[in-house]
Amino acid sequence: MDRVPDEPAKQTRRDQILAAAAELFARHGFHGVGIDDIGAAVGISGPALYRHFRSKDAMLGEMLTSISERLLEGGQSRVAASNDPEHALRELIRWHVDFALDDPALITVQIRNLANLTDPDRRRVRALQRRYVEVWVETIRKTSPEVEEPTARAAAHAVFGLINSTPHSAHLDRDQMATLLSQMALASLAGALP
Amino acid sequence: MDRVPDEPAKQTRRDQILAAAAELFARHGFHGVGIDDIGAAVGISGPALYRHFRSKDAMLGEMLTSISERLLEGGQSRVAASNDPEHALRELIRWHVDFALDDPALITVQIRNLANLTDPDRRRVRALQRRYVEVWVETIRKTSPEVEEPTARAAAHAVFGLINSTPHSAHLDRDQMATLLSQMALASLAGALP
DNA sequence: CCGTGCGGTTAACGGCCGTTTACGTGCACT
DNA sequence: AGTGCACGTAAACGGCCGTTAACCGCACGG
Repeated sequence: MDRVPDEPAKQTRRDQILAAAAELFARHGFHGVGIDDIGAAVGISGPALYRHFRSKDAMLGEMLTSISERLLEGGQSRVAASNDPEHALRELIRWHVDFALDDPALITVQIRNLANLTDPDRRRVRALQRRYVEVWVETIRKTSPEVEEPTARAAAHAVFGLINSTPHSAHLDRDQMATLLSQMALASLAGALP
Repeated sequence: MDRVPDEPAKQTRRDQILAAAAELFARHGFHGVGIDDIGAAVGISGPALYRHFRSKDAMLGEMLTSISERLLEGGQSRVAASNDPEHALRELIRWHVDFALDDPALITVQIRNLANLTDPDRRRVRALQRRYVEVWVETIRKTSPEVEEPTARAAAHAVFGLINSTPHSAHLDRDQMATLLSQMALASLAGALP
């Protein structure tokens, strides 16, 4: 069978494990999932995971830092590609909505399992999250310059909460959900900030 | 010292334990808190808790059912006391905002630790939550009758997410936060639903 | 006084679960 | 062909932690 040489199967196994673990962590919580459960989810069993990860904590750490990095980088690039702040804000909203709808498990894990991280991992993740929030805060303040920074920050967190609610509902199909959440997010900012 | 006879100290101990446990569960997660930690938080140590609760699971169960009951009952009574749907919706928002601001730990625990409940407890809590959501859905659909029920339900979940974001920010003082969240919640509904 | 029971203590048990160890197997590369 | 590494397995270890046991003091109604 034809193989693509520049995309080794090596990466695939790690990612497969991370994806399965994310799903399980989201559903049962970090401590509610055993190493054997994760192994079983990818067809290998138990301690075989230690060929790919140093520890269970390392799996969570890698998972959360990669989410945070993807969120931050995506947000930054959308803002950079926009001319006016209003457009940038719409793009940020769309970006976050798409992310939450496409990877609900990752969103859930990131929200619920920060406390289970190792101290250095938690510091790293929090730093990335802070920078992501700052991207939002700056954009919000450019669209409404008279709003104070703490208010903008609180508003940003509120919008995150709104968009991240997606894993708990999911009654609509993807596109309807995307436009609903985007509209609500935009309206909550436009309607509540002076 | 003068004691009030109709408010026995007996209830106080249980409630004191539940409050301390809620704080700890919110910060470290259910499994991240030991029975000894909870005891230490109220000045007694370890297994003494079993004089007041059947098990650690029972503590979480009682905590979550009582939150859900309070939320539901408060929501129902606000709606019942309102004449027009617009007023009812504003009251619902205010009620939920006040609850989230006054008991951030309880909100956090309810969101994060549903998975740690015993099966019968989880059924009970979910049933209460469903009824609470229905109160919101009905009110939303009375204010905008042309919106479909699944859309209203998704919008309600989104607003919960928005308001429940409070424990993660808290940069503003209570009153500013309350008006900000209320305005954002109202705007997200008014601005996004036809 | 005196038992009774409530609320507390410390010590021990027992299971779950992350991690380590020792061991196999097959593909890749001289 | 043979060497070695990548990847798996099964079994044993070890600690943490919820729960139980055994024991104790003190308030309080007869």
